[in-house]
Amino acid sequence: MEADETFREMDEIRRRGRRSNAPTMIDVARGAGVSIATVSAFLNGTSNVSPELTQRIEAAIATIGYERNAIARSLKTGATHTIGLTVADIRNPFFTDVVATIQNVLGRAGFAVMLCSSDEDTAKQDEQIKLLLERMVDGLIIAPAGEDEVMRRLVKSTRKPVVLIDRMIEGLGVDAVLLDNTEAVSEAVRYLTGLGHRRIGYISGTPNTTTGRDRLEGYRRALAAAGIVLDPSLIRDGRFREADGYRAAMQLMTLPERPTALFSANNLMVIGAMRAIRDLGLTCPADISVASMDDFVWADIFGPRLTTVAQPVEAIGEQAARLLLDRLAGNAPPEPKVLTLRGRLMIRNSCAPLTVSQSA
Amino acid sequence: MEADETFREMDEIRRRGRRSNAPTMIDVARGAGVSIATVSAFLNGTSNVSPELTQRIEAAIATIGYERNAIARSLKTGATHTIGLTVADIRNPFFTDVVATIQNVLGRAGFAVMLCSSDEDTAKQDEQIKLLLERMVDGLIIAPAGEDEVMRRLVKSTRKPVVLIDRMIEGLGVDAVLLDNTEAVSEAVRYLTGLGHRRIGYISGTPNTTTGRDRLEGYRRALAAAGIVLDPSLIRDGRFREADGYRAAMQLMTLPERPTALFSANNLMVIGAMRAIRDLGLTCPADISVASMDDFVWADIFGPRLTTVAQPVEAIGEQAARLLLDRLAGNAPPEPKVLTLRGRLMIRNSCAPLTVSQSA
DNA sequence: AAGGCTAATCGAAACGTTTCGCTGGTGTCA
DNA sequence: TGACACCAGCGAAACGTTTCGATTAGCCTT
Repeated sequence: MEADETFREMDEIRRRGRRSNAPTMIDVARGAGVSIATVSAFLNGTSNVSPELTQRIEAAIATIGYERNAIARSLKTGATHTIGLTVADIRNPFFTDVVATIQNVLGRAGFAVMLCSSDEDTAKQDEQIKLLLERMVDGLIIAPAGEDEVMRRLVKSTRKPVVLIDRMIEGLGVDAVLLDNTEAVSEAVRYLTGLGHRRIGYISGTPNTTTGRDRLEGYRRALAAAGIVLDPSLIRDGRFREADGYRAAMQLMTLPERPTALFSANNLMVIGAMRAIRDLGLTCPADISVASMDDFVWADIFGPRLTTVAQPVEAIGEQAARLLLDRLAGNAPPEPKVLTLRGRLMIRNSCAPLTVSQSA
Repeated sequence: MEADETFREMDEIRRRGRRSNAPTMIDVARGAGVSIATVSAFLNGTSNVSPELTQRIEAAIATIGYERNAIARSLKTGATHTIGLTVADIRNPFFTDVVATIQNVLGRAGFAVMLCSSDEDTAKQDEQIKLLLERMVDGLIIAPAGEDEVMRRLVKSTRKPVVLIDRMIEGLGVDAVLLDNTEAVSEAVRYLTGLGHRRIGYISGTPNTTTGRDRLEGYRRALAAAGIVLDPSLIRDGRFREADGYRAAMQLMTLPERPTALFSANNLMVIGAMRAIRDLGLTCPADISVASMDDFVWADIFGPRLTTVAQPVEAIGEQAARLLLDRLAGNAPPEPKVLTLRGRLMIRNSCAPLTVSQSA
């Protein structure tokens, strides 16, 4: 009976839980014989604390094993020192490279990063942005999966600084760091036309993104510059994903009059395309020339050594983080800043000049 | 004068800031003419709210544009619905694959993921674990960069559930999901000895990790099984990183009596190794056979098509997330659970039988 | 010697929620 | 017609910090 009652009582105490478990500043204050205001002042260096009390507080913290509760702190200060980051696809090495440098420069500035991957799904993306905002991140870096009304509303209504990377969304009035996609693709496709190719298949990215559209525009311009009329059947949507890239390449390569070259609007799709080419029993570049946006670390080592347009991944991450940090610090002009960087064509051996047998 | 004063006043109000900016539950309550307790009850479905009030609250929320402050909520409830995740290297596709599935299953269960990359640096890792704990994550998944006292203390003193992935740390008493590394490497190296190789260079991972040690043990066992005495000069530390893998391979391949095969203890290092082989003007597998831990999506498509041991990345992520979720739900037995999964040898064409010219 | 200044310390009111226990009104049963 | 249980709704006390203004005490001026 008695034991039973004791248990119930203990349970009651735990449930009501004055404290879940961890020691608080109050415990430290008590242990050091000072007020909690003084403990806080010491912890933050907000105001001078005498050597005497400093020592006592330090001792109390050590013996109790106190650790500051960042949640309570955030509630009070309104700052979480956390920034939210959503990328369209965390398995895409382009994004992980960018993420890694963002994390480094932000980390050095004392910010943690909360990372989400929307998997190229705008619904998921909306949910994640909402979630991050709800968690009171101090700022947001977004590599959009695409645009929709929900996200526009979300971004527009928040007062937190936002910076877009990789893909632009017009009319949001926020900072962005982008690539000159049109020129990047145009240069690569001009290289292809320069090799004599005239039927160039294009595996496009999501048309719901500026990268998708701008890159396609680069393709158009390069063809126009070479005086080639655009054949719509040579353009297939690969949705920036490996599996869809495979499908797109399959369709292109089984066309009655098949292309002699293929350009992929990103790295994931070109892997799918190469898989399709292999499955078809064809070889690159003998049967088909291939080039792509986005570089790989291994592109120079494994064959066929892919010709690609490398993006300045580190610069992108670095600039995005700096832009956000500037906004956070408040020392940035009100008008949005958009940075446009340039890609670099890496010519390797996956593209061959057009041969007579091919052009026949 | 008057304007001046008004400004000062506004400033004062803002500075003291009853509210930083966003509408709170108080505003909703006022707008709907109910108490904040009722708003909270409605929002959480904690208790019944009459249709009448429900409607008024919903209307108020919509017109005000209220969004719940998760920070305040967490402070009260002691739960953040966020789990911390640190991986040794975010650029390593093995980790991103695992992270992606962890994020998916955790996301489906209503948890956000706070992701950090320690870049194979234990000091950085300690800092990040501390940071995540400070931010009151509900649980922790760690792919350790290595072990040190700080992290042991941190993990042991927290009451939050922790699960280790990829690399084990003994004596922590936490859940873990691992690979049978010794067997995985042993199988691959046996394959090499089966092809007749006797001088097999080994590019090892950080000895500070169980993966590093267990994989090396697999190498030892396979040699022993083939009756080959281990030559220590054939083992070089590549620290699980591409650049160090390059260096290790360079050293091995410039040995007076150079190996006829190379095994790399992870994916990043094998890229470095292949780069070294290329820079040396050698070709794989004619001059040197190469095999590695960890598979690549593109391994089957680009040449030489690498022979690897594939890890069940999805299963690892899935199990880790489930383990954590079980602990969080409280329906897990007290003793730690450690799951050991098996790798799968993917034989491709980067390994050739030993030729007479090589063995000479 | 009195007044004023500075520096160190503290008390207490927030921050935006959740939740416990209480109230008052309604319906049910004896 | 009471007694009772029940339900919706509410007031107010937390959660663990930060921060503002007040209170000392010591010291320097004049």
